[in-house]
Amino acid sequence: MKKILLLEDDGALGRGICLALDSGSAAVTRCENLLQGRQALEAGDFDLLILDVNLPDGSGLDLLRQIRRTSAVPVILLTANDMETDIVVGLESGADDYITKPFSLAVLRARVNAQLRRGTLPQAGALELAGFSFDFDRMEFRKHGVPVELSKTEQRLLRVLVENRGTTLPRETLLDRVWSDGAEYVDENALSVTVKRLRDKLEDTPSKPQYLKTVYGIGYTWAVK
Amino acid sequence: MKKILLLEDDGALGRGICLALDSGSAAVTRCENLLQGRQALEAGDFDLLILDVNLPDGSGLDLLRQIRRTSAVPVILLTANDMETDIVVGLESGADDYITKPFSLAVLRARVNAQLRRGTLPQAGALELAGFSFDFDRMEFRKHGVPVELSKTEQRLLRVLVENRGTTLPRETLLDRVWSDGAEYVDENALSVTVKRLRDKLEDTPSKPQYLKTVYGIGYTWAVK
DNA sequence: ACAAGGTGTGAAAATTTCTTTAAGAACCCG
DNA sequence: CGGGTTCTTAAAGAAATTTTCACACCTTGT
Repeated sequence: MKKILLLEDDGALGRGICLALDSGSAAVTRCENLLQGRQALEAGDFDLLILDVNLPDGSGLDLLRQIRRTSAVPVILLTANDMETDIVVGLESGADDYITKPFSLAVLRARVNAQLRRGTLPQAGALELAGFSFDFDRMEFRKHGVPVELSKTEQRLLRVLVENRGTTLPRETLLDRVWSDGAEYVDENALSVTVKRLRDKLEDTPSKPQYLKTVYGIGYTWAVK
Repeated sequence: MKKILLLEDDGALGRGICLALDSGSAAVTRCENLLQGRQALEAGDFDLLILDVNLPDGSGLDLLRQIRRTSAVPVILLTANDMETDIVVGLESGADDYITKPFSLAVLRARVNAQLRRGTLPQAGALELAGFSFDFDRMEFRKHGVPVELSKTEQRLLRVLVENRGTTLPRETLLDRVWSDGAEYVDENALSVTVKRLRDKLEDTPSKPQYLKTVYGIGYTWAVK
């Protein structure tokens, strides 16, 4: 479920966009000015921003530049200006796409999907990492060519870790992503235990892990070699 | 140096695009049909594809779908069709952007840059300072390229110091910001000790700090070099 | 119904980090 | 130069977090 933030002051257009995008796979949050937008950004973690350039309390470009200082979240600009220089300035301010009004909702939806798809594709096929071979489609995992049996939970955890290898994933994030199914409370220790089981199966010396490392006070990371 | 592959059969347009994009930061390889394109793709590793939909020996869309089975390389479609359905089909086939002819070369360049930027941005959160690289999002810290492990408190202190580098922060301010969680009293010396630990990890000669300097009677500062 | 493996729970042990203490060094100012 | 203040440093104890283990529950297939 992707989270989209829409900043659009025009009521009818805003509602139309919400309707066009809100679906089973995406949830749209709508704000009508920069102030609301900033608050929403601080509160939630969005997968995509759709930003009208002309807002009642300022320019969306300012917000864009501010965001780009700290985040790489995809941003689509929305505006009545189809002046060439406006487009260039918008894109160079850090936008990923630029749509000029009027536009068809079908095109908007397609461009939104294109941005959301970004970066999710490369997980096709087997993943070869120093000494390991992970194939999440076939559920086949090897360590130095030797097959290793992993349970479902272990696979989900390994997948999240490996797909984000090199970055530290907070315990909370891992609990969210790996135990996403039920809204039930899950003991935090379930994570620790699953980590241990993975280490026992994958690490040479489970008590001195080389790959699945713990980041004290934060979470875990899969170290890139 | 980014590598761009251009598939465009129109001679004049192709040359124009090459001129517009070929620069110090990007190298353009040009092909005039699908066959050449496939060969170029197998031979080289490209950072971006610009694909004309109408090519003499077939549709660029077919090539796009084929590429998308194994690769997430950014693709910009180029075409004379500005029919809404064409755009939607193109994007849903896996394109990241879609430009209809005629277009300005400045806009093309801006959209190309927007696509190339993606993937290089994620490390934009990193702060590069003389000899150091601090990435507070990924919690990755380097000294002359060598990773340094920092604890949570050390990270918080470093962040406050570095974000305000050049200015002297009173001890009281640092205690407030770094130990903001509990309203409890914290021994002032906790700060001194954390400073020492940071120095031990970051300074070349911890007893003679070059960066994390003491401002006697006031507090500490991160010296800009 | 039984066996086998997967999963979550709770509690103790181990580890890492933080705070406090205290002694000595460095600094500022008269 | 001397005295009071402020900072540095080491080490011990406290606190927080993670590891590890044993066991119970559940599902699945036999």
